[in-house]
Amino acid sequence: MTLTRAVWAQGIHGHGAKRELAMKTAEIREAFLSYFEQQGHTRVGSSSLVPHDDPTLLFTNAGMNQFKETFLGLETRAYLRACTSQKCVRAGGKHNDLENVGYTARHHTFFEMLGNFSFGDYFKREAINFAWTFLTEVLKLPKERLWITVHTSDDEAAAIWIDEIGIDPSCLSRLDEDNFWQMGDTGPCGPSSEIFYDHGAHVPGGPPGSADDDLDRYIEIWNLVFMQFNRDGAGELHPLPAPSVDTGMGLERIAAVLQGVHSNYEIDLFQTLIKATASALAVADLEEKSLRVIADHLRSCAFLIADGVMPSNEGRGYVLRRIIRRAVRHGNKLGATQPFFATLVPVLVAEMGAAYPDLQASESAIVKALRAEEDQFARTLDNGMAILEEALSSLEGAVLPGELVFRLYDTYGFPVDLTNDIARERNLTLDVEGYDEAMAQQRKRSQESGSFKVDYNESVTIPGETQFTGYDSTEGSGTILALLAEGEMTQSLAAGEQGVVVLNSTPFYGESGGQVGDCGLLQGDSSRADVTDTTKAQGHHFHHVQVTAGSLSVGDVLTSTVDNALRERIRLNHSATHLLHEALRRVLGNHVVQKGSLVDSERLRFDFSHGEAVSAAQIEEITHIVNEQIRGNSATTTQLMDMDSAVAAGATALFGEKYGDEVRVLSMGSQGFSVELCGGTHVDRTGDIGLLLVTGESGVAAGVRRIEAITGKAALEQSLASSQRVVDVAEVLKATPNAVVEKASVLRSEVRELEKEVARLKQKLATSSGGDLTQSAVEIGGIKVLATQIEGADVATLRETLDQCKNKLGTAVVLLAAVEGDKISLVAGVTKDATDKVRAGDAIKEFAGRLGGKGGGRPDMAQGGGTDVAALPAALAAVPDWVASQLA
RNA sequence: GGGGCCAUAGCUCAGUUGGGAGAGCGCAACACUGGCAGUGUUGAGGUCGUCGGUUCGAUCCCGUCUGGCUCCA
Repeated sequence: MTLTRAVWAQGIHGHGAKRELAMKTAEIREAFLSYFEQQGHTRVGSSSLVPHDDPTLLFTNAGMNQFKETFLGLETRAYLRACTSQKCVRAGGKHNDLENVGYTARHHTFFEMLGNFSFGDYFKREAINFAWTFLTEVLKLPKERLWITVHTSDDEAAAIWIDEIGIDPSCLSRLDEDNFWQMGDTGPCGPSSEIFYDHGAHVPGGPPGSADDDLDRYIEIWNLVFMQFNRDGAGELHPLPAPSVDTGMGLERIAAVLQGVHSNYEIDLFQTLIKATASALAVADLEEKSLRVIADHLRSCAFLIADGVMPSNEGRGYVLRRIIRRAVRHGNKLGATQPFFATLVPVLVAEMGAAYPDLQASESAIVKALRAEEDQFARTLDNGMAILEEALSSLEGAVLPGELVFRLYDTYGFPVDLTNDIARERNLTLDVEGYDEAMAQQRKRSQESGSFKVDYNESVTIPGETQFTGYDSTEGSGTILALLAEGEMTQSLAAGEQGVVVLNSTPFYGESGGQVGDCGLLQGDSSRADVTDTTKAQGHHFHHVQVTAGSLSVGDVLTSTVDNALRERIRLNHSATHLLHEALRRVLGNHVVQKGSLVDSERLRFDFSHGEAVSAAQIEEITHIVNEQIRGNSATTTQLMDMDSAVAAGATALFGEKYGDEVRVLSMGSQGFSVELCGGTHVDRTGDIGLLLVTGESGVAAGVRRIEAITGKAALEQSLASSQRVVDVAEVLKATPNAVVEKASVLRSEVRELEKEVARLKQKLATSSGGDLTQSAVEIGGIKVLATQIEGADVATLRETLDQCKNKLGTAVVLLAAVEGDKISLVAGVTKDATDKVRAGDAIKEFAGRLGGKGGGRPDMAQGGGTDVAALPAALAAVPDWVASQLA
């Protein structure tokens, strides 16, 4: 290892000194972006790790993610050339190599992807020239170390490389599948060209396309994708009118090459993190794999939290939780006894905060969230450990059952590798097969119940865009562009059928930004369809309809009418959501970020990041702030502007909303109280909302709270109804409405006093009557037998009395009964010194049976009941004889 | 979206053929001790998460809801 490292460290020019002079990771990032800016590219910020509007993608995993719609032609940008340094996360989902991270040279959960993009502007020639110039002139990589691959069909690219760049044909491979890229089974695709770096003959491995090309000598550093075809549903390729370019170069890889190191973990950025971790955990060996795991995971966790993901038990939050816990486990392996992970955050922020201001701004939130999760995990481990110890104490044999291992993991979150460590310490092994079997069943269950929501993005392609006219009007007309039935394109929909109508223009709002879609009516000359919902996909509004008369055909012109009353109520709720959001931020703090929202005609629901329950006092304050804004009755303004201006104006972007170049900025409340990007429909003046009333506050997931509220007429009615309830309560309590609380609390303490008094009296009654009752006991074979009825006693009193009787009688058998309505309660007691002859349980079974009931208990005390009140005197009279029979 | 587990005193938790609500810590009062600290005694504190069902009887069995933990997708 040491030898190999020395060889690697000789670096690209063959002498180790260069490593010291090599560009830092941050300098490479900046060099890339400024080079492409000079080539006419717009420097675009990294998009969030949480992809908006793409449910198929767990996390942003490539530079092109934020441009997907642009490549598909569904949206246009203000520029034709762009360059980015995109933060990416790969964990969970399809390519889940979480377990490899830290143990290989180039696997990461988080990485940065440098990319330059052309949207129908330049193509292969320029893309290749840019890449070559940047690598050889800006980064000064030696040309002879670079190896090129081109698709078998792509003579054009091969010719550019060989004839124009001057690549030696022997350093160029023509590959098939490795050099073809596609977004999905259909859609844009094309050949790619990759640039490899040759670490030199002293490293094992062959050039791309050879048998041992997966070894470390040739490392892919840059992938240039030439999007020139559109693949249709039948698999046919059609040339795109405006071919595009998408490239990607892993920042950590190129840094490793430039710094002359073998593993990405040896670049300056990672070394800083690793050293900080080693120092925090007092670990001397910097080669320790666990340090790499922690350094890698620190990056993904911090950036995910900065983008609003919080540890939880599902979806993205769950992936984050797993990464955090894996990091903490590795810390524990290195001997950590205290929470350490969160303490590393400042080091990361110092290293990367300049390039990612969001990270810097979220520092305290990241520390808080990581610390909380570390504490939670520690509790989980303690708990699991206790259960494991318990199971081990009664274990027979030397194998831990798979079922137990699985249950520890599944139910209590106790990591299997930890179970394994503990088992090994005690010379035990795990039943891995049984564990795998249980896990396979769990997977099967989950998959079988997966949802089957139709994803129109996958099944059909509709060109163009629907024009939305609904901000100004709730009526309009439009031509049918397409009809869908059961997810398939169709030419017509007949009366009685359900389907989807796509128009070229519509006033119907499509579900987005948490606001539900509009309902209403579509009418043709002789046709009519009810719109039950409107959704958005591919830039189009999908009207989900039930045809009620005539039939609809592609090309028909329809009159569209939105259900105005419904729309009006939705507007109130949606506008109130914006005021609520800002009020929450002012009262609870700026860490409040929208995590989801649902706005319909009945109510509004707003989910946001916040660590603890919102107190009643805080809710009151929030309600005041919102209603103050409503009473202010200021005009709502919407402005279209580009994204940069919007951010400059202080606009907050809403989660789940897709923004094009031109965004709609909504200002509401006095003096720009709330400024947000939003495409929804809103009130003209805040006063239209009338009133906002919070109806509930609850938790959705760890770190996420939910507030539900109502507005307008509904809020007023609710408010009136609760006032009326107070009046009603006051009447029942015989108090004035203003004094109900006081009255209720007085009554409650009175009830308490009375209950205590009753308990005292019962006790007294039991003591005195116990004494009286003992008079009537008869003696059978040396045992005093007492069987009697007590008026008005309950079960607790019977028991008390029973104890008193036993105390006073010495050796005794006692049976006491009380009648309430048509129900008889029985208790039986036998003093300890007689339980070997007579058992209380037997007595109860016998006499409860005679009274049409059942009962049971211990030998010295038993309870039961019956219903045959008439038979009670005879039953009690028979007790002495029964005792005699037991003694016989 | 689909499973599993949990909810008992202010806190940490015990509590099985369904039959009388407990421990430790903390709290209060009193006593001992020169002070601090401590020790001892006594006491307060519980609709056993919610609502419903089964049962003579439910903290316990069944179901609903709420909250928390956890795994899978």
